Amino acid sequence: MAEKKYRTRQRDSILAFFASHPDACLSAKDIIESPEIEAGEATVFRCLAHLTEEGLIKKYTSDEGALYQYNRTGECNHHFHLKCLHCGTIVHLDCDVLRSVSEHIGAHHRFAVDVSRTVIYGICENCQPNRTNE
Amino acid sequence: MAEKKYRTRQRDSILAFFASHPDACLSAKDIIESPEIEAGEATVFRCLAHLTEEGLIKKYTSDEGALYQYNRTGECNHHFHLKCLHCGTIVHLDCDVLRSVSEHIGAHHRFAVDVSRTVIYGICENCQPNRTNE
DNA sequence: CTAGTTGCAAAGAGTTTGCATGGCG
DNA sequence: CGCCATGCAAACTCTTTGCAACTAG
Repeated sequence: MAEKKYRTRQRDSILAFFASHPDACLSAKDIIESPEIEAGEATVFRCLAHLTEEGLIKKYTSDEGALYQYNRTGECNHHFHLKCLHCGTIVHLDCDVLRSVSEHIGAHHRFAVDVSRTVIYGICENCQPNRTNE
Repeated sequence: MAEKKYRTRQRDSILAFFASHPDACLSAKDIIESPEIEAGEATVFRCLAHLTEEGLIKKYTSDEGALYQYNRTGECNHHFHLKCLHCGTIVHLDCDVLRSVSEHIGAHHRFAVDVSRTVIYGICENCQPNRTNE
């Protein structure tokens, strides 16, 4: 797992791109089509896999394909994320009640929750009143 | 949305297949390759989309593609599901503490949780002691 | 110099769509 | 009979892989 890693222009620019959009969920396509990044698509996929493995970014799986998000100093590993099924926004839920949930599940249901991999789906505040549809 | 729907042999057999595996998470491939079901792959995808739309089955999104699960009398719409990242088992979490979680998120964070679409990831009881690896 | 990385193009998986035929109601 | 469903194959999207050239350390 801890293989030697080289520092290349492509890798740096992809990481920088994530760093400049810390809250965004980016698809591989977003990266590939971004004008700031010059890298072949195979390289992008390979870099995303590496960065995910190293924990610098996180990978989510959605209907349209994988999404990647910057993992700033690991802080997002400690709270849940909500994703709006309507507009796609990610809400960071830094809340004690929710934090106790993983403890409860661990203690009472013997299941070690991986908060960083979990996304809770629903409809966000903005989309609730005028819930037109998809 | 509520278009007229015909009852066909293919549709019935797919639904019957789900009914006979109420807890299984099935991929489109599982259905297509199942010897009990005679239907072209396009038909399977179309039926799965219809059934999901009608609420008879639920759709999850995983790394390898979409997974579908039988939605018996809607009872699974009221509790969370845990999925083991190691062995893939789905655990149904019918628990009051967890039920209050969605209420909490709705009341305090103004986010209408869709329990039926949410899967909490982690490591299940069986995979925790001998957590070899992926 | 060595080993990891890149880029292109081809290959693959999963899913969708076009169109003529078939079947439910 | 009208309309939805089916089947087949082609099309598409997202992702992976092979391989030769390249580059960081």
